[in-house]
Amino acid sequence: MGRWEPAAAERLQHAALELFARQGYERTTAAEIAQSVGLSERTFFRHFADKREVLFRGQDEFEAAFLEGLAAVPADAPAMAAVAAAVRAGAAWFVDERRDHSRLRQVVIDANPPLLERERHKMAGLATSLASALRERGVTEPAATLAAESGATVFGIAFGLWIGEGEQRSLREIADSVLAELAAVTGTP
Amino acid sequence: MGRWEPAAAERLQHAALELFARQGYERTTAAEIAQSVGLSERTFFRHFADKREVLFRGQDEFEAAFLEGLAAVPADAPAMAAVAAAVRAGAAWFVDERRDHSRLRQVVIDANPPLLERERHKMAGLATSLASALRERGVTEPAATLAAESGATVFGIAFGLWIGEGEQRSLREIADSVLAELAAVTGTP
DNA sequence: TGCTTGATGTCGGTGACTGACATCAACCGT
DNA sequence: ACGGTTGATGTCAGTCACCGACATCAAGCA
Repeated sequence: MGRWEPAAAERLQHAALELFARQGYERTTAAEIAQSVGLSERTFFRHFADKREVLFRGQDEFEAAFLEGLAAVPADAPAMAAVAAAVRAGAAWFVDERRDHSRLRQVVIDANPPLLERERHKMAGLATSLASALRERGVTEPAATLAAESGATVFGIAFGLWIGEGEQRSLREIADSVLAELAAVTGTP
Repeated sequence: MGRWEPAAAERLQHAALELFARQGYERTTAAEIAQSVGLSERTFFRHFADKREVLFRGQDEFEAAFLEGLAAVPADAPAMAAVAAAVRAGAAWFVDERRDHSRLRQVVIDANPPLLERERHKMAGLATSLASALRERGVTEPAATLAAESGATVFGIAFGLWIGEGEQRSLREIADSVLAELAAVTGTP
């Protein structure tokens, strides 16, 4: 095929996760990751804006699932119902085959503050996208942001449970139960 | 008094905000900030763990206001009522005299992705603290995290409105109205 | 056959951050 | 008053994240 091994970004991502898990995030240099797959440090930074980003490749894909889930809801549905559909669509993206990989990834992220910070940033970005999509559907502020942020929170909690040891339910099922709890908790002013 | 000018961290913070506002975050080096107040770059990093942190000094104070607000609520109050009290206490910390400073600070933060990322991280930390305090009050998961994150979201929205041009209400008043809207938006599953 | 393209390598530089060690005024006990 | 201690600071040298500029070269296309 090509002149180079294909899927450079993907190879870098896998190598990075393994190195981070084995010897720690701080003690792994970008140059080391790159060389472990036969590339130069400079090429690493052509694929990823910074060192943390290497663990967040594919995020857009899953954010797209969220937004498609939202788009599939009738335009006159209440904001929170639309968000719930988006959350369910996002949850469906994480099929059970991804669970082990997600677990390892989360262990690494949780152990490294810079990676945690980036993850929260991504979640916040997802909420921002959701809010923007809601506004295009005619939802006004601050309802759009409230609903969107709540959706992101619900997803985050459900994801954490899904990753947990011994959890058998699918992410989709867990998300549904957390959504129900949200209404119970915040519903009474 | 002392051998050195006092309040080094505070002087650094003010100088940093001014330099960031005037010439941009990226084009301002830590050494430049330090020298502008007669200190060395090394000393800058003794006061702040990293360059971004210089704009977030005092965060703990305001987080403490949140937690004190929560502690003042009777232990048998519903989770969301306790969170509402915490949000109001946090909001009360931002008296009107802080508004102009907050505005300038926010302009700088909003213009620089690394600062935005740090700010979200701080908000997430606040939510985590709140959730932890709720758990100590006997609130179970996932209700504790849902309530805490909702509180942080409400505060963030209210703060944004308070900063907005022409806004006359106090942060406290705005927070109350956003809290009411939260119940309306998320209350129906 | 020769031109263009795109992913990569090489090189040099800037700036964030750190560890080790030195400094020296203020303070404290005697 | 004196000597030891303390704590905020300076200096220096080093590592590593990240970037701009330029070179390379196989694949594809005219």
